[in-house]
Amino acid sequence: MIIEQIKRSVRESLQNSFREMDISIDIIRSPQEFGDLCTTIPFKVAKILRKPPYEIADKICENISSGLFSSISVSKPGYINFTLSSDAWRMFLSELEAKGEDYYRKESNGIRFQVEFVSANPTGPLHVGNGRGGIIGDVLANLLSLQGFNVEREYYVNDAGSKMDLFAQSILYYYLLTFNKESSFPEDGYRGEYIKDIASDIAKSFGDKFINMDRKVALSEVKKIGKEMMIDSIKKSLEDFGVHFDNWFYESSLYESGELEETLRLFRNTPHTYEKDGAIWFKSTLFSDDKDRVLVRSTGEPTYILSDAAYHYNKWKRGFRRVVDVWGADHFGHIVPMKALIKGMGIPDDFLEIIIYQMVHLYEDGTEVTMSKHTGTFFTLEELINEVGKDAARVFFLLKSADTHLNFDINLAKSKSMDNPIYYLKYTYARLKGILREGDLRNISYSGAESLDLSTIQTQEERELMTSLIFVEESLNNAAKNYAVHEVPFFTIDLARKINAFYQKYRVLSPGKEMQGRLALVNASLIVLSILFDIMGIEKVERM
RNA sequence: GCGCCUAUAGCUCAACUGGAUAGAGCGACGGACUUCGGAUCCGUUGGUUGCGGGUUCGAAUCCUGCUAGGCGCGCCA
Repeated sequence: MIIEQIKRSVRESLQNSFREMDISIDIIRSPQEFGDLCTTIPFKVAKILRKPPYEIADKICENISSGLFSSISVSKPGYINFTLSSDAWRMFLSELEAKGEDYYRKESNGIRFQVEFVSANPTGPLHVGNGRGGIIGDVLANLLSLQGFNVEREYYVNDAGSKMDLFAQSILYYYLLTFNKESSFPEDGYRGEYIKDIASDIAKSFGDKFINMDRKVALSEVKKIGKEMMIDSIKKSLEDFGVHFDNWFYESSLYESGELEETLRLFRNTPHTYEKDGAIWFKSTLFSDDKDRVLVRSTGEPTYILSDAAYHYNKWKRGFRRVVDVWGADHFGHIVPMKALIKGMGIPDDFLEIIIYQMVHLYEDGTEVTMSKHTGTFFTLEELINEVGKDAARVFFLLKSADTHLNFDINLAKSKSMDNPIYYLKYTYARLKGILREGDLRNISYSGAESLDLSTIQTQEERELMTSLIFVEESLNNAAKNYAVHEVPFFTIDLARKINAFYQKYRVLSPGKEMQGRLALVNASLIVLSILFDIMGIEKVERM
């Protein structure tokens, strides 16, 4: 790929000028008057050598010999500016045309990489907050996959803890109520409408069979049925949202397989556990936690700390060497304990990375609505998708960086007048397709980059478009490196803007020497847009 | 009290992780097609980057002291 080649060329000349300098090369876009691209490498070298950046830039430039650039210059404090040559353009276009949709896909690095996300308890339907986690994980997995990782997406189903018991008790309460039997409602139980729906569904399908049953047995049955229904609903929402998982991992399977005990033994064999007040503790303070954590309660019940340890140990055993967990900010407090567990098990530090996304706040009629499964007040992901459509919903979440708080206005979402650039993107793609359709009617076709006269591409709009297309490679690198999925729609919109500026000003299908060059730009834009749409998981339309 | 996130144009958000004159959309105002899709394009307007210090060639970004909001700090997950 072209940016990769540019970096290699800069690196070579850097090391020719300054032996032993091994720093990663940055390539950024230049302001218009300074060419197409530039690097700030001289500043980095200047810091190390304590010499003026301008001198260093000059020295590096002396050693750059590359057909990729038609001109190289040094400006002000020490930038090196590059103007791309027509050879560079041709290389880019040829490779893009040859590889098509696979252009940005790097060779496999053999590393198994797991992205775990959403992982909401199956005690209720997904809400809009889960949608945020869903989009972050989904797009991140797409980005990492292009970077050459062998990526798997996983949903961890927390179906073993006390929340599930509470869930079952809540359902049973409403179930009994449908038969006019009063029972005590569990403390902090779930009161959402969906609980009542499940209860009445069970009453319809199973009749009164749970009324006289032993309460323990009834609860376990009801839990199983309710869980299935909830997971079905979650799966459907995710499917409607275009989010796909390779694997659904059940917490309960850790109990059944004996891995929970295995993990406990693992800890007991280290000096990092002790017993106190009848409970088994993990000395996580040894690993920079501020308090120790309970692995097994005094009742003998394991805590989620132990099952999370077992779960991550399982990931390690399955052969993943890099794992990203995507969590909502309400789980922030669990990061330090989780990392302590990893260290405590002797797994390398860089195994686990945790991405936190900030809370989604719901507003309706100008006031904040608290989202809670316990009180049953929330706006579901399903509702959002139904109101605004899958693609608009995806882009809506995608546009905010994970660490900003997201204010979600229900009225705005329902009005469908959401300020959403999804239509701009789709329109851009469709109108380019329109050119090709029209070209077919007029028997005009693009002849390919090899035989192209690139000297006809001269105007500012065309040049900027070409550079934008070329720079997408580096934008994808940065987004993947930073785990910053929100960058994708931003630079895609930026690209679309360049396309539209070009489209508006020049006729592509007007016979003349410029025509093939412009067709090359249209063709390349379509390929790149298509790839970016796929990464974001939004549909391409030929007509709107 | 401690930890993390946030504070940038009237509003919603960016800023390639320390890079060039802080940018987009929406809003407001003014322009552009007899043509391949006007769901478009071009221009104007709009800023003490929450406040005060510091670090250096260079700070929205880093260090420090504040202010305001959010989240977390269980033998809950």
